[in-house]
Amino acid sequence: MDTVPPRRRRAGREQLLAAALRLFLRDGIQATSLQDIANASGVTKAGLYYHYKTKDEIVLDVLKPLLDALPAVTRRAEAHRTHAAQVDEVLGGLIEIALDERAGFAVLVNDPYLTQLLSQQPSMRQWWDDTAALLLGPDPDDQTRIGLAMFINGLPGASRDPAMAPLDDRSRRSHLLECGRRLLRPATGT
Amino acid sequence: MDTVPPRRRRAGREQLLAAALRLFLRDGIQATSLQDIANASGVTKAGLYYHYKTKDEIVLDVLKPLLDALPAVTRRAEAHRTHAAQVDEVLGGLIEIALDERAGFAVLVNDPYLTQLLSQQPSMRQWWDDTAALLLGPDPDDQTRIGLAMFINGLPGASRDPAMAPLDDRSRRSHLLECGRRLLRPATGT
DNA sequence: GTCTATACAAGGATAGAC
DNA sequence: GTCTATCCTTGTATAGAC
Repeated sequence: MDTVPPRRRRAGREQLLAAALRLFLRDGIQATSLQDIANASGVTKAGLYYHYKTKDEIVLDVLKPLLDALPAVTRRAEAHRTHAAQVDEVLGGLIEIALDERAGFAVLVNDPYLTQLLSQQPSMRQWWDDTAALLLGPDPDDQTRIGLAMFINGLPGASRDPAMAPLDDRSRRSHLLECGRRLLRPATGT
Repeated sequence: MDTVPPRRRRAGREQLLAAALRLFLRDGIQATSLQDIANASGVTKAGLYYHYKTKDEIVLDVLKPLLDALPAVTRRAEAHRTHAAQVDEVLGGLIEIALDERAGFAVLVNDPYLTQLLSQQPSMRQWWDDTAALLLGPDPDDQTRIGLAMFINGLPGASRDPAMAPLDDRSRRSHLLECGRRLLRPATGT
C-alpha cells in the first residue's frame, strides 16, 4: 500500500540515548540525573517520561546494544573448533566492543549501580560463566583465572587510556589482543 | 608529665570510617548517603557533622591511608638501583595495597565521583606520572604502555575476583605479580 | 508527542538542646 | 561530644494543558 515514510520516528529517543551514555561514561550513572540527560539531549525532563517509565529503563536501553553484543561474541566463538581459535574470537570480540565508545563497556564493568541492576537478571551472570569457561578451558590453573580477571577488569580502562590516543584502530586491537594472550597463557614453572 | 591516657579519643571516628569504606566499596560513593553511613556506624546523621564538615571530607579521610601509601611505594622504589628492581618494588607495593581491603584501591580506580574530587588536586596525577615513568623506563613502546594501563585498571578487580578466594596471601601476591611482569614485558616481534 | 507545573521523597547541611 | 528537629536543594515521577 504505502511506502515506508522517511520521517525518523525515534530521532528524539536516539539523541536521548546518546546523551545519556555520554554522561554515564563521564560521571557515572548515579551522578547523572534525569535533569542532566534532559539538558544534554534537548528534551525536557518530563519529556523523558513519554519514552520511558523509569530511569532504570533508560539505563537498560542505553546498554541494550552492549547486552546484545556480548552473548553474540560467545555464540560466534563456540562455532570454532579449536580452543585457540575460540579464545581469539572471544578476545577479539570483547576488544571490539570495548573500543567502541557507544557500547558503554566501561560503564558495565565499573558502575556499582549497574552491577546491582543487572544482578537481578541472571542472564548476565550466566553469560559470563559460559564465556569464562570457554576462555579458560578445562581444568584451568590459578594463574590463568587471575589473568582473565585482570583482562576483563582492565580492558575498559586500557581501551580509554591516553596511550591509545595516537594509535590507529588496528594497532589498538592488536595491542589489547596481545595483553589478553599474555595474561591467559598458563603458568610455566613455579 | 602525664602518661598517655588509654581512652581512645577517636574510636567513634574510626568506626565511622570503617563503615563508610565498606559501603563505598559495595555501593559506590554516590550511592552511599550520610544516612547510610550513620546507620552502619551507629552514629546519627548529625553526629557525623561533629567530626566532618562535608561528605567530601569523609571521603578523603576514608582514603587517606591509600593516598599516603601510594607515594610511599614510589619513593621506596626510587631507592633501588636497577630498573628491574624498581619495577618489582612498585608492582609489589601496588599489589599489597590492592589486596588490602581497607585501602580502598578499588574505589579509587573505579569511582567517577572520586576521580573528579581528586582531579582538583594535581598531586595525584603527578604521582601517577612519576610512577608510570618509573615502570615504563625510558622510551617505552606502545605495547608496554597499554600493558601498564591494563594492569593498573585491572588490579582492583582482579584482587577481588572470586578466583582469589581460595588462595593464601602469598599465592595471591605472586599471581598478580606475574600478571604485571607479563604485561610490562616489551614487545618482541611485530 | 512535547511542555508546564507540581507532588513527594531523599540527601546534605545547620541550629540548638542536652 | 552526641542527639532532635528542621531547612534547603535536588531528584524521581505524575497530572494535565497544548
